[in-house]
Amino acid sequence: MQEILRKHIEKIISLTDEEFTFVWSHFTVKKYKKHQFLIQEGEAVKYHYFVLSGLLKLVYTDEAAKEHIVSFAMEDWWESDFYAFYTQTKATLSLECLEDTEVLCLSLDGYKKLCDDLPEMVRFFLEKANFGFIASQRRIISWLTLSSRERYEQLLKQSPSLIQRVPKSLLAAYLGVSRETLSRLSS
Amino acid sequence: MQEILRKHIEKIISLTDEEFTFVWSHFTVKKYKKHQFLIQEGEAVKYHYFVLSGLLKLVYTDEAAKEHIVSFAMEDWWESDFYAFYTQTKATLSLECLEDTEVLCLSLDGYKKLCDDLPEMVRFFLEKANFGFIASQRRIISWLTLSSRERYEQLLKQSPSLIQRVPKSLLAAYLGVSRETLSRLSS
DNA sequence: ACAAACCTCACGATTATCATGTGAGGAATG
DNA sequence: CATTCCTCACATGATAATCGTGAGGTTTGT
Repeated sequence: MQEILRKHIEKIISLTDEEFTFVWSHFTVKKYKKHQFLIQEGEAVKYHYFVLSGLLKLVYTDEAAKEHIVSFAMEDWWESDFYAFYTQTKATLSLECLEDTEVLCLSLDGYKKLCDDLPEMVRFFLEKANFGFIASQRRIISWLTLSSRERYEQLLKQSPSLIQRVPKSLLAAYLGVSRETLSRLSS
Repeated sequence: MQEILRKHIEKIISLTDEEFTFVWSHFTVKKYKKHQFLIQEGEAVKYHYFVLSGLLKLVYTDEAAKEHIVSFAMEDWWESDFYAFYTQTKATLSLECLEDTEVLCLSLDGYKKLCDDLPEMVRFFLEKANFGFIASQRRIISWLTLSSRERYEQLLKQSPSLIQRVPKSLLAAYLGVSRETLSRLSS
């Protein structure tokens, strides 16, 4: 389990054993069952999560109580309600398990301490933040430039393994179409 | 919805309109979906819950990851991880929805304020606490004096409506027997 | 030592829930 | 006016959950 995190980090930066022990000490491991929530709307967001195994959905529920999927998080993915986490305000999103899931939890204090005491970790988190930022922009661009069918096809290409694990109704909520429309687009 | 709380409280104490408005201002309403958790083991317990509609189970999970049902909470029921709530420590129990559920949430500060500013509410909460305490003792007595079959029969008499809404495997976990044994006791 | 009570594992049947595809009417948009 | 998509409804199939039962084993009380 430590190995997973170390491999993940060392894709980007190098760490000595001592440095990694320090990094590891800021994380706690937690297991959740399918349907359980890591984050609930209206609650404080204490952690930034790294997925060891399992699958999560980050959900925005609108005033009509309709669920929209902001993102999915599978293994090797970082997820949280980032706005609420960094500003220490209440969550506007919820993070729910689609499968039994095991995560590493990093608190804001832990995060800051890692950045203060290990400058290499700043580079690591920067890379992750940039990755997320770029992914968001590309998603916006695809929303602006592609039809629903094209966006679905793009998703199929980019995340074939995700498609296997997620009900089509959730994929539809992620793509911003109804599940009936997605069914029709798939033909 | 206010009406439900008012009726519930006025079974025990009288409140003027002004007093009730004050009481009501300390509650917030929340809706949860089936499978969602109000309390998760290891988390802070911020609220004492009053069930407006729906059904909850209060669960203790042992070291072998086996679930035991401490209690169920249906309409007109108060529930929480009381120890964790009053001591503001981390939950050792979890509170999960068996149905879509709507609750009123009362924080510890709100609870204290109600008691400080409205002595009648002390009497109300005392009555509730006594009720819960007595129910726990009767349960202990039934554990000490009755066979499993007899405890099941007693539950059938006391909570016929609950029995309809809860899977037998959960009733078994509440009674402290296996679901196979409960099946056999039912014959 | 033995009977009773219960657990656990396994299996099979049934029921409930979930997922999915499709039809049809309607709204919004270009 | 055509196209795209939504919503509601229905039907079907797959999956998950529930439940009863058999059998072997353990624990407990007498």
